[in-house]
Amino acid sequence: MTSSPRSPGRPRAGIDDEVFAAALRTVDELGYPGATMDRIAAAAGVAKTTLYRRWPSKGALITDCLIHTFGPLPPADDALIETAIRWLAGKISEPGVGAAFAGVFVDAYSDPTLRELLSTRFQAPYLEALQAKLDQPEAEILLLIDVVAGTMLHRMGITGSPMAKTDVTALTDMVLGHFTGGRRSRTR
Amino acid sequence: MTSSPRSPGRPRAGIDDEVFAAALRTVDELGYPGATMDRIAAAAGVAKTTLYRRWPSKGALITDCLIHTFGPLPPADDALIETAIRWLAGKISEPGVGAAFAGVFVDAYSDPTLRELLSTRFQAPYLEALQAKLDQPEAEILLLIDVVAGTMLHRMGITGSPMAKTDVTALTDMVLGHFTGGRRSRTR
DNA sequence: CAAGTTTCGCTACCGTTGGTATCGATACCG
DNA sequence: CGGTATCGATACCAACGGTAGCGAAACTTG
Repeated sequence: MTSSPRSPGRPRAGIDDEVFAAALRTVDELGYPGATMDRIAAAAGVAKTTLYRRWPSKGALITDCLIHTFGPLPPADDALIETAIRWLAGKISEPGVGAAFAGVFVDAYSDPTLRELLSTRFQAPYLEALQAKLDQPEAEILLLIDVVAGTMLHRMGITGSPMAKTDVTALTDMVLGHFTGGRRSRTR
Repeated sequence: MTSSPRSPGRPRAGIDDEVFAAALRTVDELGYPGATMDRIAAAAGVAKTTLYRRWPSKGALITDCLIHTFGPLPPADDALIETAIRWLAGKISEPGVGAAFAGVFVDAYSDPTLRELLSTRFQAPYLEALQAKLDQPEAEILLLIDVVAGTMLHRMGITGSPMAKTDVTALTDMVLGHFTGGRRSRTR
């Protein structure tokens, strides 16, 4: 009684994966503004109205897409911060991901609803995971996230392409220097 | 003969200051997407066609507005990086500036023309100024800019309000730790 | 003063986009 | 079978960035 096994009516078709893939493909080809809801729908072989039946806005769709694409933080026994930074850099480099990330971020800049979604559904899990494993106050973890994500997005916005490995290393170095009390963690 | 003292025809009215102020006011009130060219024109007491006669696009107008608002890097005899970071944090906190900054940045994400403008006219002068005073390779200066601006914009995008002083201090600490070889510059 | 030239404000207009409404058809439950 | 909810399709709307064309205004030059 706690959960009805199924509700009446036609069941929803399992199209989420297809839609997410189509969204990333379209964003990669045409950029975030060019990735129209019409075009995403067409690329996914789905009607636009179906998209709006499931996601309240384009931003919400892309946010869901990002959540699905990024998935959980990879496990790291030892060098958590290094691992997380390189993981994020790798994800952002995947086709469409960086542009989608930046685009939804910009949308959220002036849409409180979307900002809430982005903060609660996308960022919060990573915040909690980091907080659980890193013995640091919340403010420091939030700064860590701002620095890492902000830097990569800024770089991609200015240059149009993701960060080079060298710079990712430098960024890692800089962050680690702060979080390990000024000592370098190791020369790798 | 090198320069004609004045060309024939009706001279352009000196409305730039008024337009920039109106743009920031409007962005502050309604956000970047809400700051329509119609509304900016109305707020400045100017026709929309006049705006398009001077700036080729909304992004170009806002970019010019930012250049005008930020002005040159403040002089700093000693603690250049600290001064620059706090100066940037202060500017971004001014009403409308942060949102305008982020908005034009997002536009540039998918508009190569605007990206070029932003990179050449807005970022380049600061890059050169920093490079002249800081004995660092260009890649490091670029990273510095990405980290500082990216972090502040990311924070503002997620929370909706500019960075608190405490966090600016922490960010400064982190950046300085990297640029002074791991040593803190001083306890302030 | 009269041309000539450029900018002004104004209105009207266009294409695109996010998002909505409505429809018959379809797929499930009881 | 009836009820219900989703599907695709079409049509539609308001808003926005940007453009075209106009007569009026403000200059420079003759």
